[in-house]
Amino acid sequence: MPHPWRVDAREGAAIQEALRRRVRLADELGEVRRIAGMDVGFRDGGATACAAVTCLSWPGLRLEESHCVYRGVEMPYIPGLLSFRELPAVLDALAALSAPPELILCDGQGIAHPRRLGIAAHLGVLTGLPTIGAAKSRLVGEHGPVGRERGARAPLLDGAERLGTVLRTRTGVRPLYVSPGHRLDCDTACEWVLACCTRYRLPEPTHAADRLASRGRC
DNA sequence: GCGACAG
DNA sequence: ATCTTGTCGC
Repeated sequence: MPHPWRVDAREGAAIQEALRRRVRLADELGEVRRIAGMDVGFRDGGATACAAVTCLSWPGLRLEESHCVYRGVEMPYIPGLLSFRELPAVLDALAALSAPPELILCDGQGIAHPRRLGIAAHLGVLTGLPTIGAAKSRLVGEHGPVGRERGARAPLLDGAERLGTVLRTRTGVRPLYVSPGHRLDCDTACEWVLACCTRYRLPEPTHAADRLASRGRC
């Protein structure tokens, strides 16, 4: 069932508490042929959102399709409620794809969230598709040091609970905060992100969407 | 009350 | 996220 997108902190948290029960963290990936990436940029001083969705082949990571959708922004940015601000436009862009992807890489957290429903988990539950969260910075969780080389990692923890992995995707760059969104586990999420990071700090699908949503032509 | 806080 | 040129480094 759909839910409102314009919410205050209390209502947003209540919706997240209800949706988190639908998140599945067991590996359910079938054959992966296309991996989607998504990101949202803002224009007009934050009044308009531009959601970009890309679809790349697997293996090969060749760009096969991309879509951009503009939409008026209805929610301010509130830590913990990012998905309410960005998903409406992302869902529209995703609907424009010629076929659903087998996996979606998101710019933000998966379950590494106060209520375990970051934007990737939220998107996974709403679409039913496998999703992964790959964020550029931390929202919640603690971790030890991460080696400087590509592939080095440290578990992201909240006490004894495993939330994801802090992963160095390129030697010398700041690590990414990787966590499962829906239908896969922490280790599988980490492997897919690393496999998709061939040229940049961000996975290729996300990087391509990032370009379109910010300075690209949509 | 104070600090933290995805994009 | 966004406002913004040049600059340090591999």
